Amino acid sequence: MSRKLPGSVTIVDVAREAGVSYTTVSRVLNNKNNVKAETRERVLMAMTRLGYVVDQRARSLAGGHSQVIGLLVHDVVSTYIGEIIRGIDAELFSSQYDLLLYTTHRRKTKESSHVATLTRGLADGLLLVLPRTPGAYLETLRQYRFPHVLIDHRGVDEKTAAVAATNRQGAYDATEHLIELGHRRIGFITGAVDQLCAQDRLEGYKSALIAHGINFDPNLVREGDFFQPLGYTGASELLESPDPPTAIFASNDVSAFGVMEAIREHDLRIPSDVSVVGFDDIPQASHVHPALTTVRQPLEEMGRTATRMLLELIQDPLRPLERVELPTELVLRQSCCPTNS
Amino acid sequence: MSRKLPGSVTIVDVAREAGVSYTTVSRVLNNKNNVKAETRERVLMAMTRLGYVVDQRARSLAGGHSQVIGLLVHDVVSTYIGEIIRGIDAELFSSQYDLLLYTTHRRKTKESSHVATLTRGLADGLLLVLPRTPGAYLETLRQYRFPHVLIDHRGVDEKTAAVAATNRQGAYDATEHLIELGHRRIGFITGAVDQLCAQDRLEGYKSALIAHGINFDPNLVREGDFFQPLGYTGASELLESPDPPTAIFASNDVSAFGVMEAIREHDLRIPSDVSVVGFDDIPQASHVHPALTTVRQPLEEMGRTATRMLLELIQDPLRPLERVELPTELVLRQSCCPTNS
DNA sequence: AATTTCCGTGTGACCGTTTGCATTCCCTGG
DNA sequence: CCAGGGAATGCAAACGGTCACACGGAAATT
Repeated sequence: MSRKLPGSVTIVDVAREAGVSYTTVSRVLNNKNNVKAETRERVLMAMTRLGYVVDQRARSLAGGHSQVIGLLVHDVVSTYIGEIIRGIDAELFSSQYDLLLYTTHRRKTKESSHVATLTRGLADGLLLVLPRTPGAYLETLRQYRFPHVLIDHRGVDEKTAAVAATNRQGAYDATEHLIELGHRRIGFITGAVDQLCAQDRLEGYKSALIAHGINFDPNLVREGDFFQPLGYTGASELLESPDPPTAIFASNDVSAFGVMEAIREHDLRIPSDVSVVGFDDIPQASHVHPALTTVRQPLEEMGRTATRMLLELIQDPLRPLERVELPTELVLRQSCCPTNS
Repeated sequence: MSRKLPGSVTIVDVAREAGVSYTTVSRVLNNKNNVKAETRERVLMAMTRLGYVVDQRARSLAGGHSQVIGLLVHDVVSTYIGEIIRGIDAELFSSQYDLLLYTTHRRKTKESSHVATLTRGLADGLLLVLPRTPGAYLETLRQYRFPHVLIDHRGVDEKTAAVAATNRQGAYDATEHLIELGHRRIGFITGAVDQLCAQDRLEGYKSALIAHGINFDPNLVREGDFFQPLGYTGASELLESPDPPTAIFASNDVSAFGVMEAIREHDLRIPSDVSVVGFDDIPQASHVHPALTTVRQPLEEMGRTATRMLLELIQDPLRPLERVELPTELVLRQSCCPTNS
């Protein structure tokens, strides 16, 4: 039982040690049925004795599946992605899959080349968190029926599995809440307009206004990009306008933080002077002061659901493609109050 | 040029298309020298025509290196890890390496089994963000000289490459700052005590006190775990004690948020009644109100540096092992002020 | 008792590359 | 004119597994 060099204990070595053929070792490895209990035991012993560890590459090359799923995101930095990854990870924990993380850094070329590599054996399935319009590679994925699930994207049509949140309804609920508190002039900071979820939220805002007989005033809308600075400048502009809003609804929490900053800088108080609502409910939303009323997006659950769907799809690539919308939830905190007018 | 089934265009197909042997295709693929320019061109053409993509598994199996580095972390959830990953990712972006993400969920068994799989061909190197005392697998990694770098861990001895921050000095600076503001009774919320960095921070706190002739009072120290709830309860206890502190130094930002909560709940004001200092400088530290004075830890830079070191180590596993300490920096914001006594 | 069935195991081909070595061809110099 | 040398290319053996198939022998069927 001389221990060999690092990582070079192969099934052949195990086979020799156990006095069987290497096929039998492979059988034991894969829990195949046709192995006598006693033999299996002997092989298992030999494996531990030699410190054998399976080589995933070889197994993948020969067996066809890699036990890896790929995750394609723009960027790791945002808490938003972090929460999703957390869900994915939680779901993957029990399964035998590993996670290969790819960031595109917002470059289309990177996206497709990564997709190409991944589909070429490196991964058995793909999770995509790319909120903008996906590139041509999506068509490729479909054609080859390579298992993949879109996260936080309504998908382009019926032919793609996708998990999203009820963005429109969430924005509707938040806006309605403000209206019920007596607000009539409600400012809105958009998200990055090339993202579908941003458009959905704007629509939810609009339709809530209309449903309550309030005219939609484009002057109350400022374009944002889901980041804090544009939330700040957008809110500043709104507050300095001739007829400023009494509440501002930002398309995500981070830009809502910018809004809060702007309000404070204008020597106004939250919520007594201006109410604020965000979207996402990232952890720090409950940490800021006053705690932010926001639309909770079940990010972790989205990650979990997408992963479950993907694993099922890997098992049976021909199963029908689902398109799930997880419900958002309005979380009431301290950043809103009735109008004092 | 009939397109074959998904992912089954191999170098053999390319070779046939280009009218050369598959060895030549491999040579082109690996930019070997001995290929006539014209032939290379022909092969390249054939590759694009057929939509060839290299199979990383096969390449790895035959060639010996996988172009993947593994990252082992406890958990993805914290911003802390996110920042580190961001640095890793940034550094990896230009190189040809992919990132395999493993979470241990704080289970030792998971750690070592993951390490085993990874070292078994799946990855060429390993990045470890496991602040507690590492397990036996570390010894294995060393023995086999498998390239690896510890992040945010001083390493056990001279035999391991590691990147950390000047935790002790950072805590010293923060404490000194409070002392210079006139504070004499400074509360301290520890981190998870089984983590070296937590111990270092406590030491920095202690030695700053001593250096300034202030007695270390164990009653002013409360055990935390780097999470918000224990920061909250720890601070509550301190505030309710007979001789409460005028400042509280928390071992990380997240628990500092808990401290801030507690202070507010006791109807005290930050910083006029109690000053607060955190550690890490995660993004939200500047978002909370009042913005948190904290010790900035260069997390992203730590990720970058570790990655650079790892890549060098992969190139030359015999190079001397470095142990880098990146400087922390005290970031002054609004959560501290001079004592009014 | 002969034939079939099935269980447990071994044999060999293959997965898609890399790589050492052999081969071919052309060019150069003696 | 021929040996020698290098450049360009091909062949075949790995890499470490999986899997279809073959095979021997014991149990079950006829």
